[in-house]
Amino acid sequence: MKKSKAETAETRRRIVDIAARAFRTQGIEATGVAEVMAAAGLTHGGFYRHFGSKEELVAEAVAASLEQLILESERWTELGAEGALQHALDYLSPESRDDVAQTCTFAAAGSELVRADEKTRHVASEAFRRNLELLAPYMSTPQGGDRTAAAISVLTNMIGALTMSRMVDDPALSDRILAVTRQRLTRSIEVAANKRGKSAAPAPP
Amino acid sequence: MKKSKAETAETRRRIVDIAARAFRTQGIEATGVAEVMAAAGLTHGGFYRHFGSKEELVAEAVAASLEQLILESERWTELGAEGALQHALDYLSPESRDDVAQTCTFAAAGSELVRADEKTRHVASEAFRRNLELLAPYMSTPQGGDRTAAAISVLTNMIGALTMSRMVDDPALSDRILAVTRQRLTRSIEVAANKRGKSAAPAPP
DNA sequence: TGTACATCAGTGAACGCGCGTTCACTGATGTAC
DNA sequence: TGTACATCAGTGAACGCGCGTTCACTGATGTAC
Repeated sequence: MKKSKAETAETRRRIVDIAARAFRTQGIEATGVAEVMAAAGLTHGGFYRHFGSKEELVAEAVAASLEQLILESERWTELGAEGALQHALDYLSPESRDDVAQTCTFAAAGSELVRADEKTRHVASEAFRRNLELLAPYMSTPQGGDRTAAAISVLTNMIGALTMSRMVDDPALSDRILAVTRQRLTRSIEVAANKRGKSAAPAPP
Repeated sequence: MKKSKAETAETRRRIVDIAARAFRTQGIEATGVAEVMAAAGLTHGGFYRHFGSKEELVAEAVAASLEQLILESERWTELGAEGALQHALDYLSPESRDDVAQTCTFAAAGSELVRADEKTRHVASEAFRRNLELLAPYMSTPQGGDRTAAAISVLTNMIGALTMSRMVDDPALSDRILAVTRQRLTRSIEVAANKRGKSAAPAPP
């Protein structure tokens, strides 16, 4: 039952996508190879025609997950500061909190990524750095202020807040965590256009 | 080989302590009952004389972990704003980052706690709330500002920053994440004494 | 205070189960002529 | 363009292993008299 090259590539992509979702929803450790393959409509034996090990799938799924996050960020930041702000506000919406499957792997699997293998951690690091670069130009800082530092502060806050809003069992406290963080974002992202010359902000379309 | 009540209680305490450390270091899923018992110098069979299930141990270990965190916070905040700030700065030190066994369960097991059972999540929620209460009085806010909101922002930022500083594989970026967050803390915690009447700050000893 | 007995903390073997991984096999695909 | 054959994606059974949990047993502790 050999499959065509196109089919093989498509199957591999499907496995990675399903794994990425499952890792965010159930955690990396808690998701089995057989489970992912079954969800892709395959038996588990075929897994090793596509990947050398589960760790290899983890690295690839985390990479795909985070690449998608970056693509989204890019799409929004092309719209300028308003886009960047809107994207960040969406990230911290109750809908985003409740839709673990769809959202940020840093928040959904943060403490597991800390213990992930070298390659996965490298992929995560570079994705984080890329997100910093995308966000930095829109940060509101005093003259001469360090926009990258401000972006680090905002991004780590977003990730921590989303994680805690999901952990907490009191819906009111959970909503409050998100609302407070959205408020801080609104103060941190410079929407009033071009008060200072921006170093690296792409022009709006 | 029945043991005295004192010995039994001491053994139980030892199991919980060892489990709490292991959960932070290796993760909750990745830590086995047999492993914890062996580390306590016991065989795994005896586990069920102390706990009904692994989940019960998880709830208790997370509770103990977070209770210790609160006790430490209380000890520091008794020293006033300077103490609160120092405690927070320690939390974000490179030493704290590198000593996963010793430190905050929110950061070490955050994404696993999101998926933990009802009881564990409740314990985590209450511990988070208690930490907010301890920190809020020392927050620097504009007149009439919401100190609890400020505390939410600072705490979620600390947890997110510690997690990301551990995930990232570039030591320079990791250090920078911590440094930036320490800087933000220094701005957020009101050390200059009693500029405004504080609502709930305990008097320094 | 001393004796007899029930309790129960801890042992160590065993349970079923699902994990990641391997492997002989199948048969459509891609390639060489 | 048609034929012959090597490739390899996917199947399904099997592997060893460690997981959480159970259980019959042991013997010191705590209790009742």
